[in-house]
Amino acid sequence: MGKNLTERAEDYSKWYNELVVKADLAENSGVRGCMVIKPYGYAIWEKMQAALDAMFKETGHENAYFPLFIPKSFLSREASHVEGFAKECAVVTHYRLKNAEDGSGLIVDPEAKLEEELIVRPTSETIIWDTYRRWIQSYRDLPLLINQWANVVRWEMRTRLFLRTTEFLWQEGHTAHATEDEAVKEAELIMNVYAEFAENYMAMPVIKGTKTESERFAGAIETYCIEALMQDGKALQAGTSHFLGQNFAKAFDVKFATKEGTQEYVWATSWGVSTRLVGALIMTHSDDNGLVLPPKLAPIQVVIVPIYKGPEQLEAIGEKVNPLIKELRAKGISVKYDDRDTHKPGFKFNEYELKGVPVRLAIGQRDLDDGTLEVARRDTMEKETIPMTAVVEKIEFLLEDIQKHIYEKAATFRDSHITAVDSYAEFKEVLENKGGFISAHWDGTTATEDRIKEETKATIRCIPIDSKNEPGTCMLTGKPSLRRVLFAKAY
RNA sequence: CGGGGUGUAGCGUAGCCCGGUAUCGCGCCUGCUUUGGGAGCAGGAGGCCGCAGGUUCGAAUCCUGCCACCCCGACCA
Repeated sequence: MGKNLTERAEDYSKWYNELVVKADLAENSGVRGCMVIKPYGYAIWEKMQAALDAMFKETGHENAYFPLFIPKSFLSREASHVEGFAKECAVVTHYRLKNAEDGSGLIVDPEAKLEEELIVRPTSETIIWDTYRRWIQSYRDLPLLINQWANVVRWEMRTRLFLRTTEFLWQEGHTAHATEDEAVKEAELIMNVYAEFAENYMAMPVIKGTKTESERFAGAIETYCIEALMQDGKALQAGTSHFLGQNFAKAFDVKFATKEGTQEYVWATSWGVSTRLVGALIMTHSDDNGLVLPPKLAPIQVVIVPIYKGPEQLEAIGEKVNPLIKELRAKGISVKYDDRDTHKPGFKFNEYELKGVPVRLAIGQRDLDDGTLEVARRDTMEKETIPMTAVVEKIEFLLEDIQKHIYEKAATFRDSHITAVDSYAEFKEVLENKGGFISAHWDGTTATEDRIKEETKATIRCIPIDSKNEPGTCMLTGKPSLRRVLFAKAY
């Protein structure tokens, strides 16, 4: 790319966009704030979906699908939900177009106005809970553990490729439980599933925690979250899981008969992660040479580049390489053999580095003569020549080692960017010059949180689950505090 | 939606102040030579200069309106 992009932290989004575009993952579609996800970017999302879906199923969840359109009245049922979502929504008001009489093209047919407007779902709690009313009668119907893979639309004023697009892909889980305790446990379970996915698959360390009142999901009693740190020192909310109490059950009148024969409202959770995770993946591991993908999510795990003069040499290489490809694929490793004659090896090397392919093999006449191969790993860019006979074992080792190594690298970076401060002056200084998470005492009030946000742009990312009680005083007001919370500037 | 900026070939750009139908690089096409880190040479194709009006003999350039994108806010997975 020719520029030392990571040094321009202040210009990070440009770096990000440059990487995204150059790595051929996505582009702006021309539809306000929407993106076209290109095949390679979508392949990463598919890998994520597969892994998450398996984890949901292991924990007893099933997939279902609910409508894209939500009658406007549904959204007004749950009061605090209205507050959060009544605004930035796409609204369908008509159902037909017609030719303009002056021949200027298609116009909306004013005769075809809908009696009740339809909202393009910004999230599906309302339509799902309207459905659950009919699905739940008895404690025998509980728990109801459902997930949906879908697209949603939020008409945000500001959009950013992958991180905040007008339309985005996600999964949203919606569960119903007989008891409060069980629902809370579900919300916590999912937070843990998300954290495990982030760390084991994305190689992205996260901090588990709960949100403060002002950062909580509209309609939730408690919002659990995983927070990640990007390389520019900004935090990114990577996933949320909400304990919704009985708010939606009451709003949509979802009651069940208990064993004792009484009628009670069910307890709810909802949770989701989105294509934002693809952005998180890029921003956690990429370097100036392009993407660095964790082997578990890389659409191509191993690429083989032949180096040859003439078709005879290529054929000889092919004979050597084909059994190897077969063997690797039998082990579930995705391999691409790039024998295109239209590009030179150096070009291919750069291309796959940009795409973040974890392991690259190069093989030429020299190797055929010596019975060797060149193996290169993307994360460290190290190359070595090894005997052909050792290559399968080497690849298996590398795929595991790269996964581990990029996680450790990200964890080291993250851990070195959690700074404990005890004064507001120090807080501002660290925020300005170092970035990252700042661990500080806070008096627990929204007023203080708001003032800090206004003055510094930093928000409370979460109250970490594993933080220990540590009495102290609020850095801003000096009022007592029971424990430290994590602040950061966030995307 | 407020503030700032930018729209010129697939991508990145010069030209704009001071009007005379467009510069350069990458990419693309053809041929030859090349192939162990983004190939070289030669030739070639590709543009309603974001859109719509206006001023003018003449507009990429000046004026008006609109649209899109980027950045900063508010909003947010």
